[in-house]
Amino acid sequence: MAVTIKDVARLANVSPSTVSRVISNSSRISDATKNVVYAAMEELNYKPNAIARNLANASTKTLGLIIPNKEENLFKNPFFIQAMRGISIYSQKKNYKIMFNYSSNPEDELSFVREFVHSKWVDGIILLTANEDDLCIDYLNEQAFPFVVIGRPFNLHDIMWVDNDNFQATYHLVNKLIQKGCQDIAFIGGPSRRIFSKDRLEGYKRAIDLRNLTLDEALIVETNDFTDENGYQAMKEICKHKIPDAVVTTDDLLAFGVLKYIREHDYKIKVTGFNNTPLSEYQMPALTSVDIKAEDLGYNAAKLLIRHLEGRDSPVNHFIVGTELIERQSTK
Amino acid sequence: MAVTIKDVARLANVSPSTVSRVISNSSRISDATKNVVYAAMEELNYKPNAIARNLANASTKTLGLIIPNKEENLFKNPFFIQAMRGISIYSQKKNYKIMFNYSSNPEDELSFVREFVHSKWVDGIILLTANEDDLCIDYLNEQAFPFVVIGRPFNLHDIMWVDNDNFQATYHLVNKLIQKGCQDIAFIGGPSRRIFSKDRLEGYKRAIDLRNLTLDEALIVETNDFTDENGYQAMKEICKHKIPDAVVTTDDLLAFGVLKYIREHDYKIKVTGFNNTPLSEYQMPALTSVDIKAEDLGYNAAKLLIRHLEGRDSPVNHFIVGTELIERQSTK
DNA sequence: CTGAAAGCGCTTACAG
DNA sequence: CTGAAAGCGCTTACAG
Repeated sequence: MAVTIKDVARLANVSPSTVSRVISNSSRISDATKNVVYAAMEELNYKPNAIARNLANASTKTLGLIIPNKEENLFKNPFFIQAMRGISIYSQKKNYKIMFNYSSNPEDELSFVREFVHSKWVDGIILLTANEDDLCIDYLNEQAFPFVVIGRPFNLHDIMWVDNDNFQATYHLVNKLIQKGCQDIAFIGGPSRRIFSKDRLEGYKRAIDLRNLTLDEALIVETNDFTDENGYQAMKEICKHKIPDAVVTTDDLLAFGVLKYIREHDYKIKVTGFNNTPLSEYQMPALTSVDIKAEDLGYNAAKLLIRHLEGRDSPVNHFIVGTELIERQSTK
Repeated sequence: MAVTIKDVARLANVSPSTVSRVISNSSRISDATKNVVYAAMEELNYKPNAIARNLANASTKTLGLIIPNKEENLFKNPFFIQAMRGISIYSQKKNYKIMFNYSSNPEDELSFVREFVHSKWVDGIILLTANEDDLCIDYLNEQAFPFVVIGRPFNLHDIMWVDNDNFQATYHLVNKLIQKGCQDIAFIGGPSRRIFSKDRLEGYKRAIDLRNLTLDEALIVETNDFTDENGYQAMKEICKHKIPDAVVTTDDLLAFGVLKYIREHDYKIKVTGFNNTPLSEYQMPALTSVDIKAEDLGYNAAKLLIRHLEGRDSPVNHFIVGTELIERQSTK
C-alpha cells in the first residue's frame, strides 16, 4: 500500500491534522513541527493522494476541454493544438491539470460538458469555439458552472471570453490593400453561424466604405466550409463577374484554392489568408496571412478562468488578443 | 448542495449501499428495487460524484498523456494530434478520460510522469515517443506503473508498445524505387537516438543489399532535426558527391528541403517523405510520402493499456500498425 | 436480496 | 500551535 498521511503522522509523532496543515502550508504551525514533518515525509517518500484531496476540498484543480472533432481541418489548421498548448502552459504554472475530450458533433459536445459538470471532474471548462445558439454555453450558463469561451459568444450574458478583434483585423488588412492601389477587392468568407466570420466581413465592408469604394456584393462569397475546393469555386464565381485585383479570405485553406485558380489562369491578383497555418509559407506564391495567435488565445482563456476560480476576477470578463499580419509574396 | 447517494436512498426508501449497487449495476438486486432507485435518481437528477468513486475504488478511469513540446514540428506534423485523437476515441468507448501535459524538455517529462504516478491521478500512462535511455520508461518500469509506449522502445523489458514496422516501410519503398529503375538512391534520415530512425535506415540498407546494388555511404546522411533546412543542406552535400536518381527521407520536412534544392537545380530526381503531413500534397511536385497512421497508433496504444488495466491482457504486449505509401508526383 | 458499518485519504471547524 | 472527531460521497466485506 501507498504511504498515507497517517504513516507520516506516526513517524513524526504528530496527528494527521498537523501533517495535513503542513502540506497545505496552512495556519500557524511551528517551524519545529514543520521540519519534523518534512523529514518524515521525505523519509517515507510521501506524496499526497490527489483524489482524496479533491474529495475533501470539493475541487480538482482540473480544467475540462472539448475539442470539436468535426473540424475537417483539425490537422491542417494548427489552431486547436496551439490553443491547447497555451492553455496548458498557463495551467501548469498554476498547478491546474487538463482533461480533454474529442467530440464529433454538437450533441456529443453537450453531453461531454454535462458529464464534466455533474461528475465534479473539473472545476471549470474551456470551450474552444463559439457557435450561434451554442447549446454548451446555454447549459453552462444555466448551471452557473465556471467556463470561458475562445471566440466571442453571440450572446454575452455575463460570459468570460477571449478573442481576436476580427473586425479590426480585416479592416486593417483591406485598408492596406487599398493603400497598395487595389480597387476591386473580393471577399471569401465562412459560414455566418460563426461570429468571427461575421466580424471579418464587417471589417471588410467598413474599410471599403470608409475609403469611398463601392461595395460590390458580387465580389463577396460566403462559403460553408473552409476547404480549398470552396475557395477555388468561389473564386471562379467571382471572376465570372469581374476579375478583382485582390482577394481577402478568412481562412488559409480558402486562399489555397484561390491561389490555385489564379495560377491556372495566370492572373495577377493579391491574395490573403487567415490563421497563418504552416502550409501558407509553402504556397506558390507564399501566402500572406493573418496570424491569430492561437496560443495566446488559449493562454489568456486559461488565465481568465483560473483567476475566476481563485476568486480573483479581472475587472473585465474578456480579453482581446492582437493579430499580426504576416506579409509574404502573395501580396507583393 | 449537490444531491448525493443518501438523498436518493432516502427517497427510494432503501440504504445507500443499495443505491450504490444499483449504480454499479452490481450483484443481485431485485428488479423491483432497481426500478424504485432509478425513479428516485431520475426525480432528483442524481449524478454520481466521480471523485468519491475514484477514492473508494482506488481508480480514476483516467489515462495520462505527455506531449513532448520540444518537438519543433508539433504544428507542421500532425502526428501528435492524430495520435491523441486515436487515443481519445478508444478511451471514450471504454469510458476512460484523458489528462495531458505538455513538457518542454525531458526533465519536465519525467517530473510530470512522477506526478501522474504518485498523485494517483491516472490509472495508466501513454508515452507518445520512445527515446534511447528513456528516463520515463525506466521510472515507470521501476514503479511497476501501467503504461504503453508509442514507438518501439530500445529496451523491451516487458513493455507494452505500438509502432509501425519502420524497417519494412523503407524496405518496401526502396524496392519500389529500384523497380522503377533507380540505381543511385540516397537516404536522408534523423538522429539515431530515435529507434524509428535506425529502423528506417536498416530497411533502406537491406533493400539496397538484397538487390545487389552497392551501398554508397556517401549517399547516406543522418541529420539532427527534421527541418527543411537540414534536408536542403543534406541534399547539397550528397550532390557534391554524386547526383542520385532518388532520395528517400524519413520526414516530410526533410523532403521539402530536398525538393527545394532540386527545383533550384532543375534536377530530375524522385523524392519520398515520411508522415504524409498535409503539407506534402501541396508541394511542387506533390510529395510521395509514407503515411504512418498516427491515429491507429494512438487507438491501439489506448487499447493495449486499457485492456491491461481491466485485466484482459492481450496475448502479445505490442501491436504493429501498417503503413501506407501515398504516391504522388514526386516519384512519377 | 438488502442493510449497518467501516473504510478510501484527505481537510477543517471546534476545542483546548 | 496542536489534536480528536466528523465529514467529503462513494464502495464493499460481512452478516442476515
